[in-house]
Amino acid sequence: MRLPDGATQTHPGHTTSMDIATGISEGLARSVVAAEVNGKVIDADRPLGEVAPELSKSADGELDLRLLTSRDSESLDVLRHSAAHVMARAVMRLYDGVSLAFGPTTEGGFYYDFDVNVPISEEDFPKIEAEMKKIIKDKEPFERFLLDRDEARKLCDDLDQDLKVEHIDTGLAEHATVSFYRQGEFVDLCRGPHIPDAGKIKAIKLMSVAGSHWKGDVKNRPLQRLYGTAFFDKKELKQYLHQLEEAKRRDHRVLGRQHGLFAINPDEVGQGLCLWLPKGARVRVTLEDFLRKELLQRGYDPVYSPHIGRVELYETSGHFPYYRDSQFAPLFGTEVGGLLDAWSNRLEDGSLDSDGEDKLMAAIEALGVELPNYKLSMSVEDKRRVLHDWQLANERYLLKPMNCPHHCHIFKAQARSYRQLPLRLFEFGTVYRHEQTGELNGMLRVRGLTQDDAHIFCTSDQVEEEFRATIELTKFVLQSVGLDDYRVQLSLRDPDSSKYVGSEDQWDAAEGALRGVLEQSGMNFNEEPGEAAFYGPKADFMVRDCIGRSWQLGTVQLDYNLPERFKLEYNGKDNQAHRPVMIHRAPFGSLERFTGMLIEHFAGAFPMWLSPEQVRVLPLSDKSLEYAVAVAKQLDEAGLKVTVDSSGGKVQAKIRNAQLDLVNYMAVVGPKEAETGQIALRDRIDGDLGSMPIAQAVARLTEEVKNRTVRQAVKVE
RNA sequence: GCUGCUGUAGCUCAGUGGUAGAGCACUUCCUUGGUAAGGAAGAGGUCAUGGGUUCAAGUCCCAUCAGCAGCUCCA
Repeated sequence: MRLPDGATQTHPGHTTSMDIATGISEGLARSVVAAEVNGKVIDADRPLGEVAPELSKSADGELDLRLLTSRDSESLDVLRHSAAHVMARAVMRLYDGVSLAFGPTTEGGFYYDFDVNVPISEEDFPKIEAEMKKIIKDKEPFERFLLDRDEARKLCDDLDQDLKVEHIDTGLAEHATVSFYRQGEFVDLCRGPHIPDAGKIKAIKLMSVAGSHWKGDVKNRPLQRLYGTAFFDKKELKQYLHQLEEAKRRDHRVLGRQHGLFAINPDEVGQGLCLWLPKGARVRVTLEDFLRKELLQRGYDPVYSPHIGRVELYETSGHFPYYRDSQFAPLFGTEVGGLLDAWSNRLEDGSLDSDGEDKLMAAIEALGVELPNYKLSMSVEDKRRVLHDWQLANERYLLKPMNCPHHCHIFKAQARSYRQLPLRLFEFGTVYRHEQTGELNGMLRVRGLTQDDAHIFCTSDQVEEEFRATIELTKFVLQSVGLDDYRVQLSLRDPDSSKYVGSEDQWDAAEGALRGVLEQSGMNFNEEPGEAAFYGPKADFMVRDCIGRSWQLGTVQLDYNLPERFKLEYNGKDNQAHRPVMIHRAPFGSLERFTGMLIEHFAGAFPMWLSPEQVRVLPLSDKSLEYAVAVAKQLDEAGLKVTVDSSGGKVQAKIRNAQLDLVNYMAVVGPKEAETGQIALRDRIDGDLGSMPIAQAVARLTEEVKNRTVRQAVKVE
């Protein structure tokens, strides 16, 4: 065995990690939660000789042992998995006829799926938690044992655990032996690892209950899923709950309504359709202006394209009908169009009988359309072709789900020479996607969204440089809004799959170039083999906000597919036609999502440069209103977003309202200021700054805007 | 789309089968003030929608729609 400090020890095969810990000190042994051997986390009380054959070998054949305590990040998962068992045990004690499904850990805790006859509600949580605490107090150990398949099957059958039996028969069909863990009367089929005994769990809480399905498939039997979380320390649980509260307090849907940023009216406007109210729109305009200016400086060409396009456009791109489920239904030039569309779909899924077919024939005839080539005796394929031919001849449009097909045609609209490459076309393009109802979420997931979309058409040789420039741009954008904690996820192809478009050489070169750029940039990035889209590798920016939540924002994607499908060509140095490579990129992602994220990140308190209301002038009384309006005019002329509070209340109330509205600065003006041409500036964060000449205040405020200063301090009671 | 929970004034929410409520916001009036809430009056409702049970339904039942949480999906 080799320990992290490099010391080596020799032990017989039955020695456990716990034995080694005891050998070092009693205190260490008490705090050991699990062990990591050659990178694999195992139970602390498993004999190392038994584990060794399952492990990957280290270079020199030694076993590298790390004893894990509550301080190691791997330990929390082990703890929570054990807590899931404790919860399952408690539920089985309290309810009859419980079938156990799976109980994994999640990012914030764990869950366990049960099949129970009675509905479990949050009101039942206290008694389940009480039972869990009893189990924890008993400090019983988790004991691992192995059974071969037949024995395991019989054990689960005896325990009336039919879901486990099914899992042994299907999911674990390849395994000759399977492991179980026993804790008192509770036995569960489980891969482990677990903590030595339940006493290590110092803090638990049940969080919620939700429905789920066996193996996540809606066709399977419904289950009840209990979510919980567990920690080594009550303080950590408290902290975690505080973070959840903090996230709730920052909910952009609540803040968006409170501060008049955006509105969604599902009943009268439509689900997932975001209305940008004036204040929210101001934030968006600032973001758009900022990015547009950057793009123009960085060699991009602005373009515009309409919101709809012929269905054939998306048939060429491959988006239709492949993604039909997440697109709005096509728009038809005639009433018959919709009928034929439904007809074709029913032919495809086989739900059209000859009776229905006759009725459809009669219906279109009544509408004055004839399909002389349509014969009842034809194959389904031929019938659909006839219908499709009719549709081709008659216009069908799609609300655009993506901008790229339009941009491909902008590329094609003119003859292209290698001298024009790279060609960078950008547009704040609004697209429509019929997201599933359950996915819609405020501004973060909507059905109509505007991408800060651009497509770069370039040669393979230019990919590396374009990628570098795009990464630089995205870094600059994130830094400008005060987001500096992020990493890049590089999605590469699965070497064992053949689903990919483009040659192997192209992929090798592109992946190498992307990796090289990321390495040179010194950025934090990780590679995800097999995660690439079929059409090319991609790099996604994963950004952490100020309370530690991770967001996927900007993206850069290489595409070998669309240039092929649209037969894009440029004339090379050799006077031959060549196919360009296409790069999709969006530093914001979508304006909706990005703004929603910013609202949460700043808890609604935007930094000066993004703020929809930078200054509010507060007249002491009506007597100073005239001066207040004059001050506002000067600030407005200096380019500041300014309003005047002309309500009748006292200045204290006006200040309170401005603070609650998260206005960056207040300018209090009374007779004294009017006389001397000054304003009394008050900072949202630091409070009263005293009186100063207007010019001085303007200089100070415009400087803060120009520098895009992000002052993180956010005080909201 | 699936499972569970929810739907009452612009917002946040009370409401026991028997006359529809509060706070904030809004309107008007009084107040004219110096760094986080001055006072008074008023207006505002098909209790999500459609059925059912009942002498009587915001309240109980069913369906639909929508929201929330989670699951599944995400070019």
